[in-house]
Amino acid sequence: MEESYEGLADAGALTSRGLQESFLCSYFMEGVFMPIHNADIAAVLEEIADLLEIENANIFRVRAYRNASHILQELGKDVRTMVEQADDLTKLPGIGDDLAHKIQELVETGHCTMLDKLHQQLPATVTELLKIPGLGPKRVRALYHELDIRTMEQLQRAVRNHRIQTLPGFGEKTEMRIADALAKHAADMGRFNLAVAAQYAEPLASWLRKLPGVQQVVVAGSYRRARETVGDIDILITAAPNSQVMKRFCSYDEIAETLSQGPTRSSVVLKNKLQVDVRVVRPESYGAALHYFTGSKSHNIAIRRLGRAQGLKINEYGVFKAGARVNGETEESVYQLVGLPFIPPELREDRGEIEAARDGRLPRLIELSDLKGDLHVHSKASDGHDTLEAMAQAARQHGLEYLAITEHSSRLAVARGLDPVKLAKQIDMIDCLNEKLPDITLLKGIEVDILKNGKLDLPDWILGKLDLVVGAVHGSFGLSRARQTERILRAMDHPHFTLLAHPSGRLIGKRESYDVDMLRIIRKAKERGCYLELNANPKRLDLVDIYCQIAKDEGVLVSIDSDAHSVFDFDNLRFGIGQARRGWLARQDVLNTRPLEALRPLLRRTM
DNA sequence: GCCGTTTTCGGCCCGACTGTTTTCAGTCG
Repeated sequence: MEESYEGLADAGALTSRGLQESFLCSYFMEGVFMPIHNADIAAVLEEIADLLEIENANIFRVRAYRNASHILQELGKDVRTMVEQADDLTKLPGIGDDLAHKIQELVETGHCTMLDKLHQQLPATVTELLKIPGLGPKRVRALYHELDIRTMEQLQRAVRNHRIQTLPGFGEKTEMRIADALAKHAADMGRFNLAVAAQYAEPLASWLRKLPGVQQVVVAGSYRRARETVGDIDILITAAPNSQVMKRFCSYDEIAETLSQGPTRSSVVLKNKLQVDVRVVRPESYGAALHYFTGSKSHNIAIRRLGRAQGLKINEYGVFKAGARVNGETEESVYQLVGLPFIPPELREDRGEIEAARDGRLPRLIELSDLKGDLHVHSKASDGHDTLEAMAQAARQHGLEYLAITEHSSRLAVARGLDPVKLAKQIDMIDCLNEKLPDITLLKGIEVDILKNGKLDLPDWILGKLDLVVGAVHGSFGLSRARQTERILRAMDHPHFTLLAHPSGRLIGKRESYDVDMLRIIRKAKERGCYLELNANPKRLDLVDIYCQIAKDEGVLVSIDSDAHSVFDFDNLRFGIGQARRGWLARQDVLNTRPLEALRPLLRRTM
């Protein structure tokens, strides 16, 4: 499992950009209050932790900063608002007087005195060097103090001149490794979309299952937690001792490079640049190892801490008391020993799941089989690839009872969007099909463009003939937060508006979310009796997890839709379910788990 | 720097692999 504290990428509007210089400068522009997001503060705390670690500070002090950074990233509340309301920040776990003051300073001034002081000792750029695998704080410190290396470019030059291997503690191999890592860093080995990773992980797992001596094979790590992107693939294998499984694994045809290889643990890079870590344990350690290898890191730390308080030591081999193994054969046994019920992998982010488990508040998470319909699909009539009838049959094969046909509207010309006349024709077609198809009901819908001014791209007379109206933003992504939010709120005020599709507009790894106040949108949905979509397309997975959780808390139903453009796209629903589970959603929190007769009244606006 | 069913001081999650060592530090997961 990748070990950097995660969550930024999942945080939607809490974008992953750090606290950039330009942002700091513009924080207090004349008369304009620039927002500071939790992610920005978290980035500062993370940088302080990096710098302190390079300066060889007490590791627990470093950990306190990292921990606080993590807390802010995962916090469902806006810290800026908390400061403005004079809330007591020390009530947050891991935040004491000192960190509370630093956070307050950041919110109020956009600066952190301590970070400024650290920058006088160490240039900000050295923390970049930590991103090179093989370079940790100690080596970065040596590189800076001994060779005055502070940037990637300087590191590159030192490698070329073979100056690295002259340093004590460094050798020829280390230098070569750094050279290698630098080349890869330049090639930008990013994270893999979950759906892409699945295409490599699942065949590899199947191949491993056929090896002699292998008993169980599970893809663990962030993949098992259904994160929208994964940095690597973690595979747990149980096998009898002395089986040659690791040796055999390293002969897998797709491996481009072996990073490390031991009897119980190996890391390789596949030809597509995806890193795979494999761990082999004995069957009696299966549960403890699976728990350990599923992560997240912060969840594991919290669980070990709980165990420790009860005199237990938890590692990947089992749960131990006074040196004697107590259990660990199943994940359930690990949780049981620390006094908790089983926590589903998707919740294991140290985001309140442990407290919820302790208090018996864990939701019974939604499953794929709970879905009764899909409220957002396309056919050949706009930019889909298959006929209405083919889409209906495919939906039926996926166990769905109803399917809303929601073509694009005319504004989206590139997608051959429908004008009122064409839409009227499709409405008639759907009526005919519904008489013909016995096992599934087609609903009449549209994915109508929300125009820049918040109006909908089709006239009311035609919208009024539909079962549901799915609104979506497909352009003018660059509006200010205020204007973008107003645009969407206005659309939701429309009496025919039912459902907001892909609410943040992001494309994972390709396009950031547009800047929008999602909390206001969620509250508007509650007020107006409409819904938010969780788009199951693995490139979108939008609504993101923390906003699913907030929608649930605010009492707004989420609709998990495939946005299918072909009969194959219904398979994507499983990714939507993964994200929904990460967002704590249960069956009752999801609109399209309702059978058709229960759904229909919910689609009719009463306000 | 944080925190308290052992505690306001003394702890703080745990182990594998590599390279440069000659018993272990550094890094990573």
